[in-house]
Amino acid sequence: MSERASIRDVAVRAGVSPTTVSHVLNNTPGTRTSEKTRARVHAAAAELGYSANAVARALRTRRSDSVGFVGDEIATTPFAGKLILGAQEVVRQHDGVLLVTNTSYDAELETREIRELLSRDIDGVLYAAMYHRVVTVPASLHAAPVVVLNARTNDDRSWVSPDEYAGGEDAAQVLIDAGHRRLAMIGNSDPIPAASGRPAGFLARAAAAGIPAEDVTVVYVSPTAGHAAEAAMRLLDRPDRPTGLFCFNDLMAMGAYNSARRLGLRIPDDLSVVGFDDLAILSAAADPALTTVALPHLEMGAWAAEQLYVEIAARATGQPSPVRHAELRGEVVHRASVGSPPR
Amino acid sequence: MSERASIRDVAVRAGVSPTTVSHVLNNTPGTRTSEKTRARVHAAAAELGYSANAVARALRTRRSDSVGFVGDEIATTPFAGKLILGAQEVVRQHDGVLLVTNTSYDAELETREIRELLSRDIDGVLYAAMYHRVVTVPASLHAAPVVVLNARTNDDRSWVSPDEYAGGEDAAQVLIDAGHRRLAMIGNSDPIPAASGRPAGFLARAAAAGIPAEDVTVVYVSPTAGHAAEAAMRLLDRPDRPTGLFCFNDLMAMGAYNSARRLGLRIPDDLSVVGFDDLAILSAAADPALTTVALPHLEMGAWAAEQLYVEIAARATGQPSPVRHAELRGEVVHRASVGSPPR
DNA sequence: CCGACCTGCCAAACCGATTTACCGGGTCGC
DNA sequence: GCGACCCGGTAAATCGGTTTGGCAGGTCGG
Repeated sequence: MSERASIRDVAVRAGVSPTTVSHVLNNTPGTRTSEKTRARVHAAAAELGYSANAVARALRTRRSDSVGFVGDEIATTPFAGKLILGAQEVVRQHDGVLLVTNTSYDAELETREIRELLSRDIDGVLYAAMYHRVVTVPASLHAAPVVVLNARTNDDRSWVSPDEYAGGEDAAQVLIDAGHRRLAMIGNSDPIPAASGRPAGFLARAAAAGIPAEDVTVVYVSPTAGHAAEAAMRLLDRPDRPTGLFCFNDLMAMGAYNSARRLGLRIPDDLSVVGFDDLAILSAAADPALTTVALPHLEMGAWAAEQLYVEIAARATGQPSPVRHAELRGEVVHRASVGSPPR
Repeated sequence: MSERASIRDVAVRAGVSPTTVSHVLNNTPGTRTSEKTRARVHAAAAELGYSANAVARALRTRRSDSVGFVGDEIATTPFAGKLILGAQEVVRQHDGVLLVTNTSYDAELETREIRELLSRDIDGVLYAAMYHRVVTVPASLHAAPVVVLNARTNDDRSWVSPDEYAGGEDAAQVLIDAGHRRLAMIGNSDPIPAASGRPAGFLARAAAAGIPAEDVTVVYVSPTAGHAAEAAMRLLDRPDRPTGLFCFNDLMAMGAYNSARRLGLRIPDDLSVVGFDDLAILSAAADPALTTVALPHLEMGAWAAEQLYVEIAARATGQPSPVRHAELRGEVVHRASVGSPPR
């Protein structure tokens, strides 16, 4: 085989015009073709291994079946991969392809890359953040369908983010279910949605379970293992210490692990720990393996792609884009860091 | 602004033909245009914010300035992100774009996705593995320029992989430099290049430093934290234990950490540990932070993309593809797990 | 028997760029 | 003064599909 077969080759072989081949292969609504001819076209296409040239099609239809994935950071955590994977599954069902781009938080680079994407007639853009925050969609994207992924925005755009509040609730519930009545959380002092949502849910659920407010402590520190370790040290180094500890994320949980170790506290016998994020390589390697609230990256990626296709379809029929928002709940991954409180 | 400006719009505004606009904007060799006209064209293009429609260009030139990134797995480690990022930097310089695809080790899916990419007239493909192994390039890619990334192949294709042997050497050197004379390595029993290369380099460097063979032990286990922990337990639970331990990867190093802890051995005072991979979230969160040999993902991604463009250029001028191979050395990341041997 | 309408199919225009082939006018060499 | 050649530019073909607008020929109703 030498060159890819074109629609003309198929037409010749089936003894029909390219028009008819196009109609048959695309099932173009509003066109009629006899069963006999349809069969001949399909046979010819199969024999030649024909598949339409996506570039030519895109030029005519102004639809490229490709969507851009514009992320701020792609190389530091597996998060990007999960968002991409979740989105890709949906895009794939639409015979589409994902154009991935990384901006490294560089606005100028972002503008250039978006221009590059736009010049390729992409159908829409997934605008993704690697950690849940508030973003503004760049002006250069104003005309394109855009869904904001793993973030929220004040622009009039659809977005999907993790349900931080529910995550906090779930973390509390895990500890409560195990029997803990003295709880603490090491929170994050940064001004981001997760930093307020998680403790809010945590506190609410503890209160709902009848745990008195003075028995649940929340402290806020800068989100590093070191700061978490310090905070844990202060929290744990006293007789009336909490027996159930929720950490803002897995990394900080590792800090808490270290402090517990220094204090001679065994996990989960003396102290139960719940993390957040489910950084699998971290939490599975921890000793003991860390019970944690997973971030729903796959699901968010898929949701965003689905929504994007809805908006693309709406635009194709001239309707206004239906803007929607979703907060997706992550699952609790039970491992080995939660047990009954010491008696 | 409503619609994107086309080359015709620019032509009208500059008072010339589309042909001339094309010549000027692309600096087409072998064409002549007066300075005056060139200036007018450039001005018109700038005023209209013109940038060529990449789809139309691709159709005519059969060159899409896009390259496919076909990976087997994208969501479990940050490796994929680093490979993509490294490649992207180079692709970007060529005004290109990366079409990312994930095959999940599914051959049928892979075939479908490659077909999808090919129908988009991609210029070439980066065929990437997430861990260094031997791959065979799928037959459907036979006609396209392909560079194998983070893997090697017996096909007549270019590839780039980590230099495992050098990594083993470097790990040994770190321990030797710190003064260690009794060394051990916990290796990987899987039949993959890294599993033989790293210990080979490690042993060679130890021998070169004059350490007698009986003072350096290598054991091979299945590459999990648990198996590594068991192996470390056996290795370390004796008076003539090694003082410098090299682990096949960071995860296994965490297993060794756990065993050392159980045995009451402090790191790095009683035992020095060197890992491999530089899984940053893991090694930085470890206590103490892990000294490790990094895998050169960024560099490999960039190398592969560079090489791919060389092959694309060669093909464009009708020359045969220059097949090349590279093994790239990773850097040692010094953190806190290596110290002097106990006296 | 006539016109309306349906069926099955196709020719040609079109999408927006690049590339080929050519053209008028000036210059140069002899 | 004439042919060759260069300069600056353009018209039209082209890439491979989809879409528009129609065209034969048959059927049906009145």
